[in-house]
Amino acid sequence: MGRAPCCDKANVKKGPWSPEEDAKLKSYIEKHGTGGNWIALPQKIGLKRCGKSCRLRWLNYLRPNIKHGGFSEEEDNIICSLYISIGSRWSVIAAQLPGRTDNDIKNYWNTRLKKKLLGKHRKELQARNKGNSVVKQENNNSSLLLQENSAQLQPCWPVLPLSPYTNQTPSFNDQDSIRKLLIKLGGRFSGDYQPILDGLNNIQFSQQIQEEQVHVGSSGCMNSIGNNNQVQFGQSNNEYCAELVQGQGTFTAAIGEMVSTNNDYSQRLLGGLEFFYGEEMITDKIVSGSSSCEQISTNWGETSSLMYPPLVASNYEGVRQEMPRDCAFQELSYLGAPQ
DNA sequence: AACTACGACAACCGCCCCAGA
DNA sequence: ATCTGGGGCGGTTGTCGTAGT
Repeated sequence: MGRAPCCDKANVKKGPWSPEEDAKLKSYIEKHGTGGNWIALPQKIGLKRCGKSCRLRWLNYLRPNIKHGGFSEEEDNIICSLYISIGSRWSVIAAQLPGRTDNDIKNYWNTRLKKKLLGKHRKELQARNKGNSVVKQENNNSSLLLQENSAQLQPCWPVLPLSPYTNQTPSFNDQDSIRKLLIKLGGRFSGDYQPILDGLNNIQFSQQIQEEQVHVGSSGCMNSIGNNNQVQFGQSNNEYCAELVQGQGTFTAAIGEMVSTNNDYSQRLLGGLEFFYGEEMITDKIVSGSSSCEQISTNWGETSSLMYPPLVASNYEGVRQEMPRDCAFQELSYLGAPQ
């Protein structure tokens, strides 16, 4: 039994808003506010619209001080670094960019930024492919070899383009918004969020900025996902998956279960990776029913000499949404909070 | 000129969270 | 403690304009 719809779908207008509707909504809200009830609002104004639709229209289009289009290079960088850090939490990202809406940023990412970075990343991937062919061969031959080699392998993160003209740190300086951000991300922590804040800033704005590129995650603030179940990103994927299968600890066990038993979870864990790995590869894995960790590991292994699975961004998001709240502290450790 | 493909953006859908009853 | 319903969010779809053939 599903829940009752928020409005009478049959008597509600859909599709693009007319200028008249915009004017009605705008003038009413400017005079009276929303009244704290979006559902009742359209009836008051005499609009045949769903309350949620009114809310969306107001927030994304009619609200004052909304900027549309014309994203700057700096905004690009902020969006990219936050996406890598926290995944597709558009509202959180939007909160860091005054005048931008989550919908706007989401569209911008999906239509432009993703492709822009993908193109850049693929070029670099090809370049690395040549340089790492020897190691790759070893990985294919033996998982043992892979484990031995993995200690020497440096994790290779997607290289984000950084604006060469600026050394300016993006605005993680608003203490209140940071606090809110962190509460949203993890829930449980005291006022001592400075280490996390440092971690967030360090993700991108380490000394590597001088090199005009950043290997996100290599700053060390996100190199673990659990207390005694640390998974260093320097580990090989086989090690990583082996640990998941062993399930030593609730957090890794939960992830292991997600990966090994549920295609939907697998999909979410892998979701977003197509951006880094190439859509074909990810799609193949999922469609071919390779729900076992082992098989995913094998496929990852094919590229593991080039990249380790970035268990950040959308991966993290997928896990976060499914794990119990008791794991919140582990989330924070994931973000670099003190153990 | 007509058609197609693609990109950009607006809007919808469905789920989850959470405050209040 | 449980239920209900509104708000918020992210993913997806729809629509329109434009470039290419």
